Amino acid sequence: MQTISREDYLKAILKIEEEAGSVSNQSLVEKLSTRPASVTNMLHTLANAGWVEHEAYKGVRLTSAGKEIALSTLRKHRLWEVFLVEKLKFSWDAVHQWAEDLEHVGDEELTNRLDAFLGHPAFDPHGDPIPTAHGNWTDGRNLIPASNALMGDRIQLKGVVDSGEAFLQHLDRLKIELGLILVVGKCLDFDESKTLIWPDGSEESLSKQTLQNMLVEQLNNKGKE
Amino acid sequence: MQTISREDYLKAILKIEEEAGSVSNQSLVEKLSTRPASVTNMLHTLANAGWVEHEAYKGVRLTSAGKEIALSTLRKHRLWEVFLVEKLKFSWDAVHQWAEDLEHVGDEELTNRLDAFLGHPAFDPHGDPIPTAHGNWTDGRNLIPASNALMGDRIQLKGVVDSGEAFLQHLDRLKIELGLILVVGKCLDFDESKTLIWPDGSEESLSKQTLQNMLVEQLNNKGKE
DNA sequence: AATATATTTTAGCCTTGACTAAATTATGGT
DNA sequence: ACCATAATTTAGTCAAGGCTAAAATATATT
Repeated sequence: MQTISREDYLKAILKIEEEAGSVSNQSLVEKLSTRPASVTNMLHTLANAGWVEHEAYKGVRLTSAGKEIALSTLRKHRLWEVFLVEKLKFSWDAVHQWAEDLEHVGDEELTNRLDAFLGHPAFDPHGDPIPTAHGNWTDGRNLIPASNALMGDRIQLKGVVDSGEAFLQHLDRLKIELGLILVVGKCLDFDESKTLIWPDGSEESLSKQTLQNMLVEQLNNKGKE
Repeated sequence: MQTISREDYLKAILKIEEEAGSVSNQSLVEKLSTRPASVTNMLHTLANAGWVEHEAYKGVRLTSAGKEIALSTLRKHRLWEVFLVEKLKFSWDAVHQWAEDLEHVGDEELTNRLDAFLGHPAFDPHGDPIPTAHGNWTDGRNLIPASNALMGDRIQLKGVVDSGEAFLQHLDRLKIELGLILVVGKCLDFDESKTLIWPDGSEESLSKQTLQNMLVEQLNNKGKE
């Protein structure tokens, strides 16, 4: 039985609130790969602790106490991911599981020392913003999916929507990493894939699916929508 | 209920085997601050897994598989302690509890990367030797308790017998840390305390208890027994 | 050798988080 | 409004690791 902690649930609820607005039991089942009854059980526990408000059959919402714990856990998770990549030289597709364990270690002081040691990073290895010690995590950037970029745009990869191992390894195989600057070439209408031009002038065609998962910054206005 | 893992039990058995030769149920109760029935329970679990040999009412011994796990856990624990002190700047009396949690995170690869990142340290912040990746931990040093040093000896603190918070903080208050070189002055017979001379020439008298817990290297032979 | 004391084990129960199966409540199509 | 389907909750279990109280075994003293 691989057990999912209260913090993991709070983190998942936070993410689903951001992504979808409302949090169904089902959405937690999917995000945490568990069973409906387990979710209901845990929601009772969390509601009991005052971390969520839960009305039967209606869904769940974080209280401010719950949100604080969720953000703090997310902060720890992302700081440890930075540690694993920057200091221990793991690749960005290998760090999630260990960070999942490390996030449960230590208190605020340890987290703050880790933060200082890492130089107060603002983003984790997948480009996700790291909440500050006081729960701020408004991401000042204005990223768009690469699928929205238009022909002629210069774009720089700043994040990914899907940070699962499979997708990250797909990017690795394409030699795509955070910071890479590309130019949008031809857009092939029928399947919405695009030709991208590498810094060395070579070209590659990426599928719509891949483009939707790449969060980029537009470096010029040529193709602004 | 703060739960003690199978690895914690194996580590404790290893340490007691070293210190006392044989491992009684009672010795585990004391080392792990738990209850006799919990120990018996866990010994069944460990024997079942093939990590110890346990005969009712007779005591327990690590198998080679058990010893391997114990050493690997000890290695992780001590490497994380080095990380916490060297990189996150915790004091040596504050790291034990977090290392206790961190040692359960990660696999051999993570441990080896951590080891490399830390520069393959041979000793932890308390002077205890760190087992190598292949389970070697024969401590080449020849340390003696400071209580055995004689008048005129130059001694250097290289380890502690008791690495509990209270004792370490006691040393902190005396401004005693690993590496400090002292000279043994007068030995006060009736309670076996000794006067020690600091590098700056000042003197301080330490109790027998404190001296027994300080593991030192003799830097000359003046007082060799 | 017999009894007193200390140690260890057994028996039975608790807690957390998980699971399956069955019952309940919502929702969508007609 | 009614029925089919989907989502959620309830009820009943399980596995780890912990606990207390009582029974069993060892050890020590006379």
